[in-house]
Amino acid sequence: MSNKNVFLKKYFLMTRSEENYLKTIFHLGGGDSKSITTNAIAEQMETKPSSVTDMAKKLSDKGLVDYVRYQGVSLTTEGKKTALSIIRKHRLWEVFLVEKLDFSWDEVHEVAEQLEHIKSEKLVDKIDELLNFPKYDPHGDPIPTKDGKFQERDEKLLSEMSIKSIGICVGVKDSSVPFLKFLDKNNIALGNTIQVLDKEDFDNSLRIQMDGKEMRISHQIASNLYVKKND
Amino acid sequence: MSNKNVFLKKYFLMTRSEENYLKTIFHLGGGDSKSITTNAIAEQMETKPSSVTDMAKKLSDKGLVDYVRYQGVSLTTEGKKTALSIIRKHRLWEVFLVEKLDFSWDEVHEVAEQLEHIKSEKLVDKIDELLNFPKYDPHGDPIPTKDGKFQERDEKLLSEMSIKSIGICVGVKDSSVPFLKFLDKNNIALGNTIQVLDKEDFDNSLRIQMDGKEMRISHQIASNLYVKKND
DNA sequence: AATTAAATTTAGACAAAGCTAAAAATAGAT
DNA sequence: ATCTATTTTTAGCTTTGTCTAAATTTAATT
Ligand SMILES: [Mn+2]
Ligand SMILES: [Mn+2]
Ligand SMILES: [Mn+2]
Ligand SMILES: [Mn+2]
Repeated sequence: MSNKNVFLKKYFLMTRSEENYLKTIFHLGGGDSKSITTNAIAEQMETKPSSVTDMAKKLSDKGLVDYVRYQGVSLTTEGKKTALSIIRKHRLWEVFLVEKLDFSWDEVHEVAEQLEHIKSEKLVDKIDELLNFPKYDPHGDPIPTKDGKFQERDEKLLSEMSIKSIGICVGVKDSSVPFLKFLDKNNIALGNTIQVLDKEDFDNSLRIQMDGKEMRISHQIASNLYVKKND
Repeated sequence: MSNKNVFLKKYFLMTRSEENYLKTIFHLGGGDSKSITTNAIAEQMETKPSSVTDMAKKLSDKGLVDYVRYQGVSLTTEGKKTALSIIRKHRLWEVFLVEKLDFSWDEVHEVAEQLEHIKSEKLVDKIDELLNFPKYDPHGDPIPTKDGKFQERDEKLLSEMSIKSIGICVGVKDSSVPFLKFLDKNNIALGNTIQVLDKEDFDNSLRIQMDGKEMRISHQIASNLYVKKND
């Protein structure tokens, strides 16, 4: 096989399933050369550990993961690069759906799961350009650049903010449909200014002021909202 | 299996391969209850007749084609509806790529082949709306409506136009990359006004006037350009 | 009507991606 | 250090979609 075909193999002949495994391994922390267990991957992907083992071998053969029997997998440099390019596509498509097609933030993930597998570098780049090179997706997750770098941000969980401190709501940790719908219903949106007024010791709930209005928020909610502290 | 799941099966559980077969059968004329042969489908899809036979059985079981052994297949009403919805998506995505992302008309087909399989009714409808409900794709092919109707148009091949008659170039019959690039190079584009000045008996070439400029065009070219006659 | 060429189907195999059940390895608890 | 409980892998089977080679049917020609 020629050198060019090795290139083609890696970049164009990745199956949808292989791409999904790489993405999951990355999300479970396998990008930092941490070993991710078969079971953890299986649980996350709602599949069986035996299936994960098979795929681990396949990805290892392709040089995308380091796999040690009974120990787990971690991404190689190539694997991490591939995972990041899929995550980049996923998040760009989510922005596109919200910004250009008026999808709500709880509708985009499912469609992006499909769109992230479309193979066309030009398409991604043009979508990126059309959206004016966004840095974050609709859930506040950073969009990797073409060369796989993240925009870092000084954010912390609302539940970890000190009393009286003020910040801007910049992301959600849990981006499940029910949580997102709950936030909509309570007018909690990214970009809103939040001040912690008071903490209730009993149940760790917070009294906050958001865009002028005062409200009470459970610990459950507060520990799933990212806030950027004002300078 | 519940009634609802039967619905789901037909509309959401179509595989990419099944969709491609339906589309091909439609393009070969199987939408007009004409029987399409195994060989014709195999040739068009660059696959083997035996593979087509297998798929014919599967699609027949699903009620999407009528299949008679040794005779060929034709689309059922359901099959035609499904084929048209995929063709609709394909052509809408092509318009999107050209209109919104500055793709050229020879770059869009390959990407649309992938995008046409994305499953989200809302996505198609929103793209349609974003594009202002286009009637034709970048190659002049009509875009089926949501309920599977085509916009008819009184068009004929340039090669069949009578001398002196005037029309507007509205479509290409051959939409291969080389032909489209040739047209670009010679400034022949959809929307241009064309008058047939003269026909050469020897090789059936035409002398035409296009947007003011005079040029000579081979029969090969003229028989792959659709023209709408002025009223 | 019989023969032959071409088209089509069948049979059997393979790769990808999944599953279940059984075997093997690891890690935790005595 | 040994024994379990848990995790992980292996072996073997399934489905989808493809292929090749062999068998069968149809269609064309004498
Ligand atoms: Mn998502
Ligand atoms: Mn997201
Ligand atoms: Mn096309
Ligand atoms: Mn087209």
